[in-house]
Amino acid sequence: MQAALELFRKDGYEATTMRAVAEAAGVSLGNAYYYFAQKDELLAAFYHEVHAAHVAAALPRLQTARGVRARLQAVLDAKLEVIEPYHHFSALMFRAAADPKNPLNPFHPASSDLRREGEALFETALRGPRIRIPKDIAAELPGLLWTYSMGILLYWIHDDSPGHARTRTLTAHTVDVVTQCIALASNPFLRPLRRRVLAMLRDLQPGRAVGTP
Amino acid sequence: MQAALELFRKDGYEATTMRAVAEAAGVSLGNAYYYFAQKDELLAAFYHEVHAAHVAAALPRLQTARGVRARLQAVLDAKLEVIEPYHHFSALMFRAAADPKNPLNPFHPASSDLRREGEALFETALRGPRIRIPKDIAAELPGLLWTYSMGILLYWIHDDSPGHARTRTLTAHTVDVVTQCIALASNPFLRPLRRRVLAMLRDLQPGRAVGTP
DNA sequence: GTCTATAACCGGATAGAC
DNA sequence: GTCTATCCGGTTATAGAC
Repeated sequence: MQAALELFRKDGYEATTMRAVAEAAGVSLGNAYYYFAQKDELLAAFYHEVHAAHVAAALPRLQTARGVRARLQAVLDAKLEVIEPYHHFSALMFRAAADPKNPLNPFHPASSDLRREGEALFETALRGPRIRIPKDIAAELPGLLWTYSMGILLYWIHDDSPGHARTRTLTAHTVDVVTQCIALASNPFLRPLRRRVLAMLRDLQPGRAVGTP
Repeated sequence: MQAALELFRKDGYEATTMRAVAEAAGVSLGNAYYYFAQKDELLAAFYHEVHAAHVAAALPRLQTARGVRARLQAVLDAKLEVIEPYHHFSALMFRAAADPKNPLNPFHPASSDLRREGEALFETALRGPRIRIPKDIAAELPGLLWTYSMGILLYWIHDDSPGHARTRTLTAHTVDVVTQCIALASNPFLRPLRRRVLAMLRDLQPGRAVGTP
């Protein structure tokens, strides 16, 4: 796994062959497959490493950041900085991840722990002095924000502007929009809209049987 | 290409080998590669076929549907019905499509004509008797709705609920939400939010250089 | 039963002769 | 333009060592 991560970093995912990983690790090809049934499983280790780095980068910033806007920005900035060195091969990583049957897919049940940890980070971001989140959306918000961050990531993967400036533009703008939306959420004027959205989230709850009124 | 489309439909994308396509078409493997440098290029033909079927299914419904909500629903329903038979292999299709460097990616420049046609369909949907779209968002809306429809598609691909009921739930709910948002867009109360979103869309315009204030 | 290795298989892609 | 022969790399079958 160590050998694989190194090669991934150096040559990218597709360019790294299982044969090369096996050789670098000093085992035979067959033996490598004994421990990792698929190349993807080596990639999964990478996922976890990146997530750990993200948390490590985000928490100190959350110590000082005040207010929803700044704290969301902190979490997203941390993510983008952590993954920056891997842009050249994240695309390939994501190609695998786009397959619903692939456990690496962030929406796949096998990745649910990673997703939960991601949501937990947003929950932390939303918990701060002087921050008040309306009760009815508080439970849904971390999950929504995590999904939102996946959207940012998707944009980043496709972003070939210098220094990924477009993604930073997108992030700055959308963080602002999201913050305003949270602030507006409890406004009585928007009550019908909010109820609609909450009803939708309720109807689409993971465990819920479909078709129930 | 004819042979490939038939095999795709019958066996799915991954299960269809270039060798099988070549044989069905009565040419050698090498010859097949002479005409289609990559398997993906055969898939591109499928894309276009599906889009044509979508337009053909949507236009008659738009003849009778009145109001933003009904017309959006009509376009999305048509799409979901057209692609329904291909759910089992759309996943694999999407895996390829998720790679930014792959021309099949809907956000890739090579697919821009397909995207434009998709946006045109939403433009048609928004043009109807008694429908008034605020000027400032009218230009942006078709593009946003197309992106929204891609999101629905992404959900559908991951949706293994019976009959894809969850996707239909999601569609019904979000169409409602989108319709409400359009109606609210011109409300002076939401002016700051709307201006933010429009500024974002301006800053992220495809051709625009990044970093410009 | 746990682990390791060698020798295939399979299918996408390419080289080069004709 | 068309073919055959081959490469290449993910994956599997299988045989045996400890």
